[in-house]
Amino acid sequence: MPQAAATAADEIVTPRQGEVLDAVLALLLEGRDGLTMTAVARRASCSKETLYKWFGDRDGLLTATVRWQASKVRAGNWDRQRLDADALAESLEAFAANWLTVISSKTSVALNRVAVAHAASGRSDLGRIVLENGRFAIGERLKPLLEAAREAGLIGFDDTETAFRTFFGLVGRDVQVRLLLGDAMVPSKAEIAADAARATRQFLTLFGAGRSAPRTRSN
Amino acid sequence: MPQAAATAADEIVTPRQGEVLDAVLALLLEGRDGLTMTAVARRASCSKETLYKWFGDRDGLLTATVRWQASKVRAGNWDRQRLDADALAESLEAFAANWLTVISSKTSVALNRVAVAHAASGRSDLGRIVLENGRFAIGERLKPLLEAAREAGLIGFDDTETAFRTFFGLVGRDVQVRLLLGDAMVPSKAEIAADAARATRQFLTLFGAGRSAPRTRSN
DNA sequence: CGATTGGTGTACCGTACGGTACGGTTCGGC
DNA sequence: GCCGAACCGTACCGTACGGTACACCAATCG
Repeated sequence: MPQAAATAADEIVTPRQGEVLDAVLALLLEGRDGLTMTAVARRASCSKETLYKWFGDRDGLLTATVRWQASKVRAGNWDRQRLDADALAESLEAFAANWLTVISSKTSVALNRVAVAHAASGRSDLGRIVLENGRFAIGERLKPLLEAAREAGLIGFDDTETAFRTFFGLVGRDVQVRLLLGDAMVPSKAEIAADAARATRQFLTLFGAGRSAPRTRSN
Repeated sequence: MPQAAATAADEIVTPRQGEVLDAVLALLLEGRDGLTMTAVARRASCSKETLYKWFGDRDGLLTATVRWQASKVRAGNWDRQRLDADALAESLEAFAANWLTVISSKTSVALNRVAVAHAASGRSDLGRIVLENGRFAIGERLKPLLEAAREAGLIGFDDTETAFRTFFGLVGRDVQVRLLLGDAMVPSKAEIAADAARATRQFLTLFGAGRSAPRTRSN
């Protein structure tokens, strides 16, 4: 057994380990790729030996960090009761705004960059883990809403996944790629709200049943 | 003058230099981050000293490679004459299909990954260059079409940029991020064609003037 | 033919970083 | 008060890689 450390899914993170992972996050969004094991150890006031004991190796530490961050941002479920057109639009907007806020956060950008770099070098599942806790997680959380709305006759579509992906595209557009590539286009709270509203309007225009939302023009 | 090599925008690439840059590309989409200066030199059958003489340093080589690749894929301008609804849809579909083909190519993915990793470590403009030759370049090439279509009364919008970004979102959706993160979801030619058609339909539904395209359902 | 230029191949240097070893300290249990 | 476990700090090792120096070769030009 080389290292059966914190790479499994069932591990529990002790408070002290949480501190270490927070140090990784801090170091990470400090940018400048100063993310060396030595730097982490110093920042977290722990020894490298402990790092290796707890997390196995550098990849293990990164993986644990991604999971740690993911465990902190579970958010954005919807109400469940009384789903009318207004409640649907509201929920969609909330989802969109939440998603935009997450992907434009420095933490998300930094973590995604690490995962992308990791995916480039082939080994390990960091990319998959980020995907599962990001893109796919929000998909799974949004789909019930979409399907409930379809049950309620508010929107129409054949394939939930396809509908979701359209919504995803309308919300995110070019934001994530631009941020990953270093474009400093972090949207303000107001812009996020406006974009969430626009994306929702457009989505309802495309998929709305019955009285279609007023044809949206431009933004 | 430390190195006035191939980092400027006005440099011309000699055939031999092109061979070297092709070697970089080959090595790049071979993945496994084997992209070391020594590997490039060996692959291109040239000396490291020549590499440094021509491209300054590793970043210069990468930058030149990105530009080199960009210079090879300029594509997808539109017809210009007789713009009716059908021609517009056709042009939009062509743009979309071309764009999807590009971003799902192994080369694009590899190059974008390098640029993202680069953007993470702060220094240098690799990310900006990729952005300019990708996302922004296609924007500038599509906008004239959108505006001509507006002149012709075929579609309506206030802000060209916003309209383009919506189209961009409808076309790309989650594809690029998923590919960057290692998701093996490379679309087939048929899927690309279908997605381009869908995105175009949806875009025209949202922005089309006059006889709106038939309300699209699902894909 | 000799000299200059521009390139190849290889050996080399410095350093940064992942990973390990180890001495010293704190702390809980007996 | 002693023992062992856990952990900190630091020194250390090996290696990979960016960058440089140098010996050698081929071609071009006078």
